Amino acid sequence: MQLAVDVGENALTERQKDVLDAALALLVEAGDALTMTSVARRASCSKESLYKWFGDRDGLLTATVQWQASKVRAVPVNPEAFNLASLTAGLQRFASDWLHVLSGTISVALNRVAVGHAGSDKHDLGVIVLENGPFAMARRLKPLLQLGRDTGLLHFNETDEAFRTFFGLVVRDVQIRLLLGDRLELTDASIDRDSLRATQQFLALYGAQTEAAEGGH
Amino acid sequence: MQLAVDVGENALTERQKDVLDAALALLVEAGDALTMTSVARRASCSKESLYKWFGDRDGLLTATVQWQASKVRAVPVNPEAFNLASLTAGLQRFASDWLHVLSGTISVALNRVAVGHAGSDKHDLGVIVLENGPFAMARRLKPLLQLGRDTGLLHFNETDEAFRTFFGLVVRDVQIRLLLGDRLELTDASIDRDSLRATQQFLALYGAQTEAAEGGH
DNA sequence: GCCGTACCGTACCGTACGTTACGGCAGTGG
DNA sequence: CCACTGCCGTAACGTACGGTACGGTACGGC
Repeated sequence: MQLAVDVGENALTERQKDVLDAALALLVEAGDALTMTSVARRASCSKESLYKWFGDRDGLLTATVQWQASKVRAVPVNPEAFNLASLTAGLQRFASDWLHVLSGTISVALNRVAVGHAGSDKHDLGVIVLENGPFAMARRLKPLLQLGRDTGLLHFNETDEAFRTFFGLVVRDVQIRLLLGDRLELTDASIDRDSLRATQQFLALYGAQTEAAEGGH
Repeated sequence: MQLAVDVGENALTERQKDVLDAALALLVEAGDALTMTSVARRASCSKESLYKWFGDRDGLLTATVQWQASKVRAVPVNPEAFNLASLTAGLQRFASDWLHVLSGTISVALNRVAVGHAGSDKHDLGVIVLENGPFAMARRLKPLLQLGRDTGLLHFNETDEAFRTFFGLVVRDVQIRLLLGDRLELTDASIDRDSLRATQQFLALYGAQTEAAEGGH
């Protein structure tokens, strides 16, 4: 028995993690056209092992998505010396991180297969991606928003509404266009610019100061 | 020879339109698991005819997406007696229409298959949906935005930036959550509410009056 | 009446791929 | 040395489905 990662139920050996990384790479290259044979060949393992470890193709895909999700861990926000500057910086950093993840090839590939599978009977992948995508983003951001409200820097009634507005201002049409195959290059510079713009717009809508920076320029 | 619709290259007989409607229904039910045999059976036509008319499976899917796109025609905006009230009404009506289309089962199904196909070699469906989705929305909305700017009601430099902000405020996380299979019921009442909120937020960001309605409450 | 055209229904073919089975090999405990 | 286990590599099986072929029917033109 080798070392296993402590993901509760999902105890993965190092070998299995390597296999899942190979599956991830193939998912990026070939999308849902990924075959069990191709995974076995890429990972230099036998198909027998694939079926023993993951049950069937869906099990492999599910494990792959969960494995990727387990790699992206949230960086918590520290509420020390909280003021408008740190709130702004937090929002901006958050938007930047999110746009970077969103536009990455792995995120695009995983969202594509999850969206595809959500159409058939197997909703598992969709639920997992939903849980580790928008919902995880909400769970991470809401404490910051509530801290902003508690300190009087932000005004809103429903935290969820404020979050979803921020989501819209940050993501806009970027994700759907990427998923549909639009060539949309996001450079670090443009992501920085968009994060700043989204943050300023959000503060203009929900900030306590009406003299907040004009959004959109 | 039956009557043909005047779509330039794509001359479709009534029979073929019926077939495409059947394919559309199956696409909603089964998603990409749709088979040529199922389409033939549902439309009471022979597979031979399917291949004669549409070439192959991809051709059938492409024709189906285009057929749906041809059914959704834009309602132009009339720039008579243009003022803040009509601008607001136009934006709000636009947001409402868009949310209704977006949350419809057909739109969800088509976006799902297009996203799935964008991952493989066949980018056609993605391009078509992109063209008839976000891009068409932009083409329809931009004249209204520019009219607003010309009349001094709106302030922005890049029309595209203004459009994308409006897109984000309207769509938010709704589309990606629907595509991923989230049960998200949009009632007429909630759509009306969201359209109003998005419009007010947009005017708060880009409107000439700083005393515009506070967004988000 | 006869032919050509268009189409339906169905049977058929080829292949790709998920899944299973088997032979061989390395490492480990006794 | 020998059994056992875990795994690789590959071959084999079954099936679903894209694509094709063919017989049968209706209809319009001559």
